[in-house]
Amino acid sequence: MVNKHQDIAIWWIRRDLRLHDNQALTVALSNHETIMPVFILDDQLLRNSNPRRTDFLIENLKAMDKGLRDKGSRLIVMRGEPSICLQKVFHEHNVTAIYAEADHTPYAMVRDEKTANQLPLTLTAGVSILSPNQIYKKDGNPYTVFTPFARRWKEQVELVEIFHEPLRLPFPTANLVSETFPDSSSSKLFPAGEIAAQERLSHFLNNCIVHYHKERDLLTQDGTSMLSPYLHFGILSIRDVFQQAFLLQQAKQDTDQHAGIDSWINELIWREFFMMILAKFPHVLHHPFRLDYEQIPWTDNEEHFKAWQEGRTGYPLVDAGMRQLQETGWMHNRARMVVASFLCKDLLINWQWGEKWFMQNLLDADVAANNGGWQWSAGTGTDAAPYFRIFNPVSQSKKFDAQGTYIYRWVDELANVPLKYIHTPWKMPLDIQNTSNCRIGLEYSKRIVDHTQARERTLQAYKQAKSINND
DNA sequence: TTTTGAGTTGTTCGA
DNA sequence: GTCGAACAACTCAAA
Repeated sequence: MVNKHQDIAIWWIRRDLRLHDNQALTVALSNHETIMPVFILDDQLLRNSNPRRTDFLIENLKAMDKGLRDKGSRLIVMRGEPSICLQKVFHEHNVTAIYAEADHTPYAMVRDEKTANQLPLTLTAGVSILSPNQIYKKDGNPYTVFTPFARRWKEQVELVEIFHEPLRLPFPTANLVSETFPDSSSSKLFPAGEIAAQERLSHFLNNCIVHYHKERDLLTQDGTSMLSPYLHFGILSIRDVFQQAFLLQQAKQDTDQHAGIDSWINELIWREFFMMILAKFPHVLHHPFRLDYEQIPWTDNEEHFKAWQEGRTGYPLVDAGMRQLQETGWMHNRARMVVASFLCKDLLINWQWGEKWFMQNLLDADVAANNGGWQWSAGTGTDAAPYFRIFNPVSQSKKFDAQGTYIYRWVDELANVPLKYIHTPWKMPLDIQNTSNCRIGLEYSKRIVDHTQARERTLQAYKQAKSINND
């Protein structure tokens, strides 16, 4: 038994809002008698958040406080600049160490380095399954292509011990003041707390994951895990989640069922890949990964952008996706690709506008994954889609929402439009427009661009950008 | 150093 | 309606 210090360690909670499999907490507990759980409402981060995501965060902090109280502890919430907040508690109490889960995003790196220069901060792993500093090519450089990265990742990954939540968590006797929780409202779609998150995970692993490869693209089904908000804030432990999926796969005799699990694990590796890309190539935050794509002549059309944001493009699937985002703070992955392709390739609007809108509206907004996804869609990123690969919003609609269920669900104006016209309402004869109470240009928007023409324009624009660079 | 094989998610056209 | 080829060329990763 290691001798523990009779002093206080701060467990600085950031993107690890959980007691289960929490490495920072576990390390703190193994070295110290008394733990002070601290969450800091960082104005710098909150400014870039949005009410819905902030609500989700607050609700989860409340759930966490409740969980802590069951263990004889509680959550200390502070507000302000993190290193200043930490200095304050550090010097007012007998604190000798601070533990936190490392975060490899550019903002977090600066924040933590600043803090570590002033205070004894120990960072643990946990934000990803493997560290972004763990996977390199044979020549020692980071990967920039997904497939070889994934191959290497799978070679290196191994099963590790999962840390159970502590039975009791000794809290300091000191007189500690916490901010009161700001008002917040809860999300129906994403109930707060570890228990709700674990229930969703179990449901997915028990019922959906083996079909994941076939159903994840269908807009009508709950074929996706819908875990992203929980994973972003670390309400679930990513390595626990991975290991459960991995063990499930080993247990399956029927190799038919492996395809779904494989496919989902691959998505987790994409998450790791984009975290690594952002950590190793931070210029992607403000520039294309490939700098030669800086020259694309974007249209900067504010009206088109507004129509896209509000789901008034006249393309039902695009509008359905954008309204799902507005109303719930979440969007189906297939819809994300369709609306992203539409913004970049049909409207020829800078992917960075879309990236920002997603950051401002998604509950799961994650700077690394969001940036990676947008650069992929725009064809400016690592492993970029060939520039001629332009999604057709109508064929995507027919293919992945054949019965129009998703569109009917999110676009009210189209409620009475016959299925025959649901993907292309502009083709409705006038009498049907009248009987379905959906006149194009009145109740429902006219198409703001013609896809065929827009496609040609984009092919030219990308070609031009390329030739400028080759001169 | 050179060579070789490969690269998330698509669309269109024509047989 | 279905199917296969063309769409372009380039860069990456590893041998």
